Amino acid sequence: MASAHNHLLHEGQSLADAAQRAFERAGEQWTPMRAEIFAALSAATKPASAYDLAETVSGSTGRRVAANSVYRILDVFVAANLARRVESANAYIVNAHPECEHDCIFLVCDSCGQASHVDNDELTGSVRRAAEKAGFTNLRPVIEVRGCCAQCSEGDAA
Amino acid sequence: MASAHNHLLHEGQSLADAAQRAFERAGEQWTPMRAEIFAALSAATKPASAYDLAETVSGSTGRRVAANSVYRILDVFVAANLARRVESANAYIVNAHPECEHDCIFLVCDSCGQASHVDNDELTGSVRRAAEKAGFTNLRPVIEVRGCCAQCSEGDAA
DNA sequence: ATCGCAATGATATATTGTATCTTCGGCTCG
DNA sequence: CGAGCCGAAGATACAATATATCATTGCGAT
Repeated sequence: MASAHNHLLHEGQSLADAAQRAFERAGEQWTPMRAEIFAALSAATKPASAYDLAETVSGSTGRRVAANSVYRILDVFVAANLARRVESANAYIVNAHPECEHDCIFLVCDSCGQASHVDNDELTGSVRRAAEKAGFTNLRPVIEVRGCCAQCSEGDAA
Repeated sequence: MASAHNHLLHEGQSLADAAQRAFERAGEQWTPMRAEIFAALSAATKPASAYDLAETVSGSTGRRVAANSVYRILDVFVAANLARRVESANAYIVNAHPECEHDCIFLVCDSCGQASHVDNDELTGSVRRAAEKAGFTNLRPVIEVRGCCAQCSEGDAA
């Protein structure tokens, strides 16, 4: 209901292609290392920490990739809207529609760790306005909800 | 506008008293150590990390207080609504009205680090409803806005 | 007394995040 | 072509944040 505009939701190669296009449009280089990290991030089933990604990419490339390299690249990804940081999980998640800017709402399951995201510009807009009214500028809203997802609730029902 | 109900906003000893009452009503013990940590947290001008508090309390008591003790106590404080964790800052902030439960919105300045909080139950209620609609339960909303506060914006105006 | 329990202490370690300096590879400019 | 520049990535060290485990203390109940 909330978000009525059409997103292009990408996955797999289509997502990587879209990401690369958006990334290069932002003036950044799509290097092999960056592609590897993006792939690892897209393949993750839940928010991944920089160290998770370092390990994954170390495995997939056979070469040791240090955490600081991953952090550097994640920073660029976040700046270019290819990825988001989930603050309450100290982890990162791929942005499945890198072509449009959004304030996202993340729902993060305390039990299984999976995160889903909700777009609701009306709601995030209200949060922005509240901050602006308080004199804040350069806003970066962090809107997340920790809780127990539907799947885990079922499973737990003893 | 938003929050029309009357808060009792406490500070100093009045806050400590209110906190102690709420804490004991929750079935917890108001020990000297907990009082020290609460005092340090109340005195802080910005969200304080567990390690900050450990150092402060070590200084004020003369005895070495380890981080894990602080974490334990902060966990109890958060559970009893005496304090909040600011996820995007990995830090804690005192709750100035421990007697009423709220989802808070924190505004955190990237420049000076200070945090203010906004109550807007309508807004936080919408976030809750969005999560519930997605099947989430046991909700714990994390609503924060990083940005540059009014004071810092002025100062920076070159 | 001593048992049980909650709070705290002590210690070790895991996880997350930065800083600094070096190396590599591609590019331009002369 | 070679010298110099520059962004990306590697290597290393370290800082900051968070948790795990076991020991100790103090206090109330039996």
